[in-house]
Amino acid sequence: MTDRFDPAVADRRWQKRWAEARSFQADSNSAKPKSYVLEMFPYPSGRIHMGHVRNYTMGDVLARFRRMQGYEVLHPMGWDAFGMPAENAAMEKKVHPGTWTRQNIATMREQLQRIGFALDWSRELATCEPNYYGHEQSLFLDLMEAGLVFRKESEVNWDPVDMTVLANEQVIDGKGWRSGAPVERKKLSQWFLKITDFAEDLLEGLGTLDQWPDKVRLMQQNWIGKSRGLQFCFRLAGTAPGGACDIEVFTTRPDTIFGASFVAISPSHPIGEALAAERPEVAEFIARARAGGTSAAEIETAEKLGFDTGLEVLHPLDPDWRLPVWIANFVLMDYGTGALFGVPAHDVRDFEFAKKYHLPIRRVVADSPRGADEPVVEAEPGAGIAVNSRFLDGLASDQATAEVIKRAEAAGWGEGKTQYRLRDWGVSRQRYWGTPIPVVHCEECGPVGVPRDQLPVVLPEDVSFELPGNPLDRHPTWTTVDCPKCGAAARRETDTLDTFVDSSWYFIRFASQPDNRPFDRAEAEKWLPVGQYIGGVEHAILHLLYARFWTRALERIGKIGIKEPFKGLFTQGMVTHETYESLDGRWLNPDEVAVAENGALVERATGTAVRLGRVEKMSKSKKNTVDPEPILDRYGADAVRWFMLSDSPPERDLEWSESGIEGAARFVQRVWRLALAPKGNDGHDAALLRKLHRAIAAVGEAIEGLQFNKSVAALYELASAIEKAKPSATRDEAIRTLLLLIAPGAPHLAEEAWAARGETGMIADASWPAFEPGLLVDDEVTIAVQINGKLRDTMTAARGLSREDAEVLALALPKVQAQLGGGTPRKVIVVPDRLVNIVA
RNA sequence: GCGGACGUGGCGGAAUGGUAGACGCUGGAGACUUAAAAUCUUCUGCCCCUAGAGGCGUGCGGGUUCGAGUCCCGCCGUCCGCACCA
Repeated sequence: MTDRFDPAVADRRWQKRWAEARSFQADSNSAKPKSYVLEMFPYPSGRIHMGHVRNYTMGDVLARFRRMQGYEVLHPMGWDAFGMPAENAAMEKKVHPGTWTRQNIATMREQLQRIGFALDWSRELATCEPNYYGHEQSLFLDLMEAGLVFRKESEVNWDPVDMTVLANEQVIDGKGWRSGAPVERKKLSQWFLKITDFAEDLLEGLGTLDQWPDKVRLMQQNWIGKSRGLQFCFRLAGTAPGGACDIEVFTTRPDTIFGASFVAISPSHPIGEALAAERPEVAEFIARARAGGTSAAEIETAEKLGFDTGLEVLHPLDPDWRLPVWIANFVLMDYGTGALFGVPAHDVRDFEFAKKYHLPIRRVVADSPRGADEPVVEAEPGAGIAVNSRFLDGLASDQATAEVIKRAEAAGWGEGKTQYRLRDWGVSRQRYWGTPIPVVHCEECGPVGVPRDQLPVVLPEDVSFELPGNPLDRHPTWTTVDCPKCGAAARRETDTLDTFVDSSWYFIRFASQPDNRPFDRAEAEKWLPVGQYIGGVEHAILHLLYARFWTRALERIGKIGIKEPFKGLFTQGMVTHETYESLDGRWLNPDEVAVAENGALVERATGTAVRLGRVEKMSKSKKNTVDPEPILDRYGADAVRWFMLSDSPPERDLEWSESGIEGAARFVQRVWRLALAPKGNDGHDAALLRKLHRAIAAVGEAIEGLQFNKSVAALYELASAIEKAKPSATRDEAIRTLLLLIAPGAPHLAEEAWAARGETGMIADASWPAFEPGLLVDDEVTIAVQINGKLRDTMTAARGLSREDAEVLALALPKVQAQLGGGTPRKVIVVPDRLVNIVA
């Protein structure tokens, strides 16, 4: 035993002991209450970064805390192992994606183990292995049989040089991020999941997620984007009444129907395309309208373009009123019906369009019935009173809306409808490194699901990346199969699944992993839903929405009895660091920067000045990352863990700093010195005992609320109270309890100290201490004395002092007398044991 | 444009409407030491030649209250999400 805690020895020792004892293996058959703690599993990009360390430390503290509280805890880890970086590495480094990925997993697993996380490694999984994605294929077939999978033509970003599909983020200034070639829009037949079937349910379910951040719920709500309105038909002028619907539109503002001055259709609308076939000038306009990217920035600056088709439609409420039909670039084909009617006076976008093309702007909503003739200087999208609207005049906007819908439904030209912004989930990726979609295309039978007994459809590993495009497409044998239905020669589907599919059910597979099926329902339901899910807010929408959808889909087909996969969600902040920039604009690594004698920052190599940049999220491009590994070497796992928990509230960003990690390391040594204090003292220390019990309560409450910075502060207070206390039996007990309280955060230190103090068993198996409620308060209290709400003095008194006595004591204080100057107070307010406020 | 969050010392941050600044970092002074590291003690919001039984202080301006960092109204600023969604 030395007077310094040596993490280099202790960390390994206890990691080995926990592994040997299988301390963190979750027993599905345990009689204890269950607790499922999960952090978002990592993409195996190469090495663990500080963001992982922070995320997993938080989850680990909670998992260890729950275990000490007597729960059977499931705290697993795995790898979100499919995805593009592996293919990029394959092309750049000539290494197979599988090799690259599996090496990264091995490295990162070892790194995680060095930090001493209480993980059940027996349940580890990687989504790139057939024993995971094979089960995913079977679930895909289940959804297909249930009618939740369909094929649709859809536009993609196509890189003509790399011959590959690009995600929106890979299109930069309209060019492929790798090839630099202008990106084309190309229509491909792709696989979709019917998430829109669940739009209403996903929206309603948000109401039950009271342990989710409001922010995330709101983001999902906006993403689903429900709106109520009227869907109705315009008939083209010159066609017979009662015929088919010519142009169908959707509007959330039926009350403005008399303000319509044009109808606009999307460049992709069938009517436009039909016209284009006959009139070259239409085709030319459509081509121009479609050019330009789909990114937000481009759309923002895009000028509104319109083309008057010369066609006219009849106003549904006045057959003598004709509206021109325009093709407009701002009308989206995949929202609503791909067509709308424009009301320039009350829609910003329609206003801009009408100004440009000199279309009528007619006020139909005003603040009051008298405002009918007020000029419209800018779009007024708000609600009000209907004007210039015939039978609607005088009605409030919502009444007018209801009236128009009523009439439309009665007359049969339209109906009230709910629209969602949410689109169906396109899961096809023309990529190699992903789960093969288990389908065979047969000329006779169409797309046919691969029979269950032929699963998994294993991704072939004998592929090359020498040529551009998806290597699966040119595989000599893999694509050639017989149709499972008719036996004729057929071709295997070469699209793979979006990796978000892999992460949509991994938490179920963690809970139950039989060999012959994706999961056992009864076993999975013992653990699910996940009690606490922790991850970055960047997954607030897509991953969390897809997982909620997938769980609901499984529920609908009877595979599982829950709809919501994650009961509690916590989104932690990022780990940030200062950035450094050389005078010629290069980003510098922190270790390339030194502090000169005059205190200025200089570049180590050249001695030239360095500019201190903003504090930003650690990223390779800004070169402000700090690799956890050397830090672990230097300070040990517990100091790193402790720093991740202290300083910032978990939901906010944490700035990495040298002084911060050193402070944490100092605390580790402080606790160790306390642990070395001789035991077996006599005597009682009532004040310390109260502080101890207050700390037990405060730390427990803070961890429960995931406020780790507060639990750290409470432990610092306790440690310094113990340091200041004289030896006593109480102090011995306080030291023992301190070890229990730090055990979730600094487990190696806690174990080492536990053993050093001669305690039996591992602290990992110990129980969380209880506190005595009666000991949480002091006998003596400090009472604030205010005059007119301003603090003037304080006084010490026994707890439970009566109102009357408090008032008398306060009025007798010299400072109070001086302030009052002999006058009588008008009123005295007493909050027992807290304060006396004298109103003069 | 729409939606949301947040503004507290030199810094990160604490504060059921009741003593603002817990705890940590940084910095000052001191102790121990031949010296350094480590450790310990102590001070550390601002103002004032009046150092006090003093004044001012939680982005700014109002309001409610005996009492406001906290509640209400209006601004300003920063950050985040969505974005031609009919």
